[in-house]
Amino acid sequence: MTAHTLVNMTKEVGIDALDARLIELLEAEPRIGVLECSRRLGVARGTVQARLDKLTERAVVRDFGPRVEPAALGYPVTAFVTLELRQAVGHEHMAQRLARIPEVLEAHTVTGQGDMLCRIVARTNAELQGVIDRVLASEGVQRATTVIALAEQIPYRTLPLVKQAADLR
Amino acid sequence: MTAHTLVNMTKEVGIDALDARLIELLEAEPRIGVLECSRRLGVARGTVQARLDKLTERAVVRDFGPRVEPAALGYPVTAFVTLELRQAVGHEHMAQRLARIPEVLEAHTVTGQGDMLCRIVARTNAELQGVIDRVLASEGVQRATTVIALAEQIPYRTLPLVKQAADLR
DNA sequence: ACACGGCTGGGCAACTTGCGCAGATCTTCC
DNA sequence: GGAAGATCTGCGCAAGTTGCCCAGCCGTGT
Repeated sequence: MTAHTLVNMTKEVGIDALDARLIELLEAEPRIGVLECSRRLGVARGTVQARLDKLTERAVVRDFGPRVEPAALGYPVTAFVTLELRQAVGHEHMAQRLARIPEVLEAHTVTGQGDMLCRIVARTNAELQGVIDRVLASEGVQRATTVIALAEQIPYRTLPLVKQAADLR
Repeated sequence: MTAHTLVNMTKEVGIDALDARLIELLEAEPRIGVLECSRRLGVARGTVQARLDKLTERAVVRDFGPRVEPAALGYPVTAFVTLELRQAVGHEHMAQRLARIPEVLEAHTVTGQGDMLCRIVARTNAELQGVIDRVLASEGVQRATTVIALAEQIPYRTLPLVKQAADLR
């Protein structure tokens, strides 16, 4: 009991129901301000402000940046490319190379027979080939396997996770 | 108005340099308002307002929702799971099942020997197994291949793409 | 020459933010 | 039992911002 409390105090992790409701509200209507939030949630303004500060301090909420839709920018093709690297080439080095290609939106090192998995977008299937060629042009890529996303069945989301995390405490 | 004008009005695509600078600025400091943007960009307030409205109308910027960091919520394990489905099961149906699992953050239908690719998070590797079991419990999954993300070499980003899109016009 | 769309710069009322502060709970600790 | 500490509430105030309107300027295309 005491140890548990100590843990909670030193490294408070997780969120409560109010945090979750706040995140949900902001997710639904991002443009509303702190005051409006407090009204909708039925708590004082200062409380909302404090919760928001803590959530961002603890990096649960990274930021409120604009979410850009690549498709609307003219890049409707999404593909996931698995890269197998030559042993000699470090992952960091490869990541730096990939970072120079704007169409590479994301890259992870992964377990399995592949070494890296990246998300790539392109304007057309033909241009996708071009982008992949640019990736392959990087020294150190031994093999690349590409799967094209045909439909986005579940768009990226975190709300269900947030709610679950709130329930768990 | 001619056909050309009409096309421009109905389906204006692409962005210009000012749009890109605006997105970049908001990406860097999301909390600043329209007025502050106009000062930093050296344009009139109304211009910023108009640009922002158009960008959101055209869905280039979907919203300004809070970006939740699963790791900070207690879910530091990320995995990509490829699902092979039995023919009889529709993708839509499978997506609905997956949508009920909070740890499934994203799902796409894809080309290749797999049928669906999803992004899954978990609190530990052990729990990841549990989540995957829940996925497999869904009727219709014939086989699942999992790769675990060891490191996020390039975190999800769109800025380079935005800049490229602006240069292209 | 003219209409049109986009940008500017100004003004105004209404609202929101950031901040501080006192009081009310509630939990934890001694 | 009671004190310390954290959290939430409700209030007020000055300063800043928003939403909205308008008149004028300028380049493009008709």
